[in-house]
Amino acid sequence: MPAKKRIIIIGGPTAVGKTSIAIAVAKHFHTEIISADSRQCFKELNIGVARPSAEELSQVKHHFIATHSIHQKVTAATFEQYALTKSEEIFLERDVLVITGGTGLYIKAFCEGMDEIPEVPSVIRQEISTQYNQNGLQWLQNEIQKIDPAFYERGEIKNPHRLMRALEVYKSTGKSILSFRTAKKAIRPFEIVKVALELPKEELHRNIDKRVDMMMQAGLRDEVRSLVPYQHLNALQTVGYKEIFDYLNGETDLEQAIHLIKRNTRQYAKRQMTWFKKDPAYHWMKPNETEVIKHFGSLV
RNA sequence: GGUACCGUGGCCGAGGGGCUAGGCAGAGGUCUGCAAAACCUCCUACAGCAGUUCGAAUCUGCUCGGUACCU
Repeated sequence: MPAKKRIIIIGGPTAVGKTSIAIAVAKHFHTEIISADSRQCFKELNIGVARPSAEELSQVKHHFIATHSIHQKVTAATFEQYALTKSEEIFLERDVLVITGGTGLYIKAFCEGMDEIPEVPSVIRQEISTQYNQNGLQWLQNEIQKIDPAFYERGEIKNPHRLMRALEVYKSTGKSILSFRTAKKAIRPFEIVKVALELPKEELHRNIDKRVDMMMQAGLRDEVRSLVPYQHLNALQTVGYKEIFDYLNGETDLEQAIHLIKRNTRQYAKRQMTWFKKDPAYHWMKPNETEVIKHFGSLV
């Protein structure tokens, strides 16, 4: 009987040191890495999303890094499919696989699956977003209240994204989005072990500041400049890009932009912590290679 | 030295005798299809001292601090 297949998940906030730990762990188990990062998957984004260096990428095979374009639609479901397919492939030859990244929702989609909701035609999506831009939140709320009162009752009715999703699902299927939510966790044909990396807040903040300065030295400004024509794409609503766009558009000076990148990255890291803390399956550790390897090794 | 104006929470900023503006930052949180996004909750201040008043951050005086102009 073949050994039980195992997925090692390494989560944690940005700048905590996931990349190097994941590489060390993957090397130790002679396996590969799937990145669970909603921004590093774009080939056009490099410096600003702290993509692993060419040197790092050469040490261990990585997946979902620079595999997509900012012009494509990439969602949690995209990642789920991608990672499921990849892991099957990798498990043909390996017993262990490392997934690391800071996008909690993507990791959750992979581990627990997402309910099947039919694809929404882009015409419907566009129509809704146009209407929302013209008529505002009030309009969205009214529509939902009319069409899907059950969702209205329990939903976050001040969050336009949630409302638009509920509305587009209703308009394209004629059914409430709630009727698709089974809340059933997918059964995966492998074991999942989760570790989350953490550092004292002051230290994490120092890492963030240092890393932003390094990004600037590495030429972030030029990277962002080349993306100016696409600044409205969703993929570019990203810390490190938004702020430099503002600078390039003459709305702030460079010093201020850098300051804001640091601040917004701290806020982002905080939200990531909130997400990971919620899942009790995570075992929290310091980003120390030998400790983390020992932890996973002891689970065999 | 004189005259005038100003002093509101970590920062910005509105108000102006009784009704806790608001924003940012910060803290905590939400989350099944844009998630590095979006959204929610919390954070009761009016420079100091005296006075007027039933009641002062709001009015008066003094003190301190700042700004502008005059000498």
